[in-house]
Amino acid sequence: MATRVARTRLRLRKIPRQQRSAHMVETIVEAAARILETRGLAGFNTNAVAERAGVSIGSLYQYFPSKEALIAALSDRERKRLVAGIAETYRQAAAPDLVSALRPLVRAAIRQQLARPALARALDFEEQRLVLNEADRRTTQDIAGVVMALLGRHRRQVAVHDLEEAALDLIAIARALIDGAASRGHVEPAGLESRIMRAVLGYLTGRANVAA
Amino acid sequence: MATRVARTRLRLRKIPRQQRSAHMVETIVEAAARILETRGLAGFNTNAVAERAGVSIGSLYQYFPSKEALIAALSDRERKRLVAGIAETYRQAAAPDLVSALRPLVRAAIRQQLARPALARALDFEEQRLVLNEADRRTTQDIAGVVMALLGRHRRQVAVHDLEEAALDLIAIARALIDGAASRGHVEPAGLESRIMRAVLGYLTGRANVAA
DNA sequence: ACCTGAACACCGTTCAAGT
DNA sequence: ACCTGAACACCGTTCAAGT
Repeated sequence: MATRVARTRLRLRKIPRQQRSAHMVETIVEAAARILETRGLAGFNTNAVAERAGVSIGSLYQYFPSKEALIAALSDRERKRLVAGIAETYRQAAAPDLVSALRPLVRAAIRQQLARPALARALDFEEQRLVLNEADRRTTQDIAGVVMALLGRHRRQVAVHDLEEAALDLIAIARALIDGAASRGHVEPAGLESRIMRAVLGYLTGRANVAA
Repeated sequence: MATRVARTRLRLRKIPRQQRSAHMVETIVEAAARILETRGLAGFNTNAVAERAGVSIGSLYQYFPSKEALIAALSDRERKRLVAGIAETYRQAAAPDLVSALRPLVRAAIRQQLARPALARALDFEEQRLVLNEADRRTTQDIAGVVMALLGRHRRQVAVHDLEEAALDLIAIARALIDGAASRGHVEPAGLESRIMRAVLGYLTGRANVAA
């Protein structure tokens, strides 16, 4: 039942050592981003990416062992930006209380996602299909780590026990609402931020009323 | 930027009139469900579905104009079950207050999604890729309609203005948390229900704290 | 009318030949 | 060493031939 994915199918075939080849990898990844944004997933094919990047299809496969590896690399790049933004935001925030600690993170996530919305949405779907590779999983864990640290710091204000589960759930909520807003074309960051904050705070502090 | 999808590419090519052909369509759709569940999206191809259903590939295409139409039909079937379950639950609920009105809906959604979890998750992704066809969109609107009715009835207890936006957001939250739990293999309905309820109630009743 | 499956087109991927 | 692109394999889809 588990979808098996050979690790190597998603990694770079070799690490580019020279500046020229590093640049080539970057060019291919950015070409992939452009194709994904302009033609969507249906129009995304390796030959188109190679052509857009101005390299032969063979050269593309010299670095990327599969189409999925190409998407994984693109996904890595975008997620690294997200993690960097969130970690940096967290470091800078004074964070006197839970609400003001969470809000900047929500904002950072919204900003990142809406910078290139079509790309972000397409990647969110694709990533789940790929049964994320190690690096992607690590990145999600990195973000979850920041959120867990934040929750730990404000532990007295939260009513949840499993901090990891909570962190993953909160990330899922934020992503779902951001993607939904983007897909409806209603992108009004302040309102979106408020809706995410309410759901997140409800999750963290609400009374469960578990009994039926 | 908008992905154009010809309506006809997602609909049945013709409505089966005889019992035999209706049965054939049903057999094909169930074969599609089985293939999707057992081999995943990567292993899902039309030839495999036709073979599993015991019909020729040509016969499959006599009813389904494309692979996407096949997924759309499967998606329709599952969503109709979901809508029926939710509408029925709503009709039966006494609903003295917001919390006890929402809880049965959350339960119905969890039950449906976890009945065939691999299928439900695969469909959630695919549906978004397809830029949902009319029927799918209508189905989502149907569920949103039920949720909006519920919110309208308890309007005094909710702090949101845009009931449609709220309904769509709440559905997105529930789906994200259910899919996440299923993908992690942590499926413990009572806990999941509580987490969804807290997020949903926070969204509906929480103070926004909109000012930065 | 409906069914069949060989055949076509497209795209992911490889590899022999070239530099 | 690295690049090229023709060629192969797989799969979505069609359509001429059969019943």
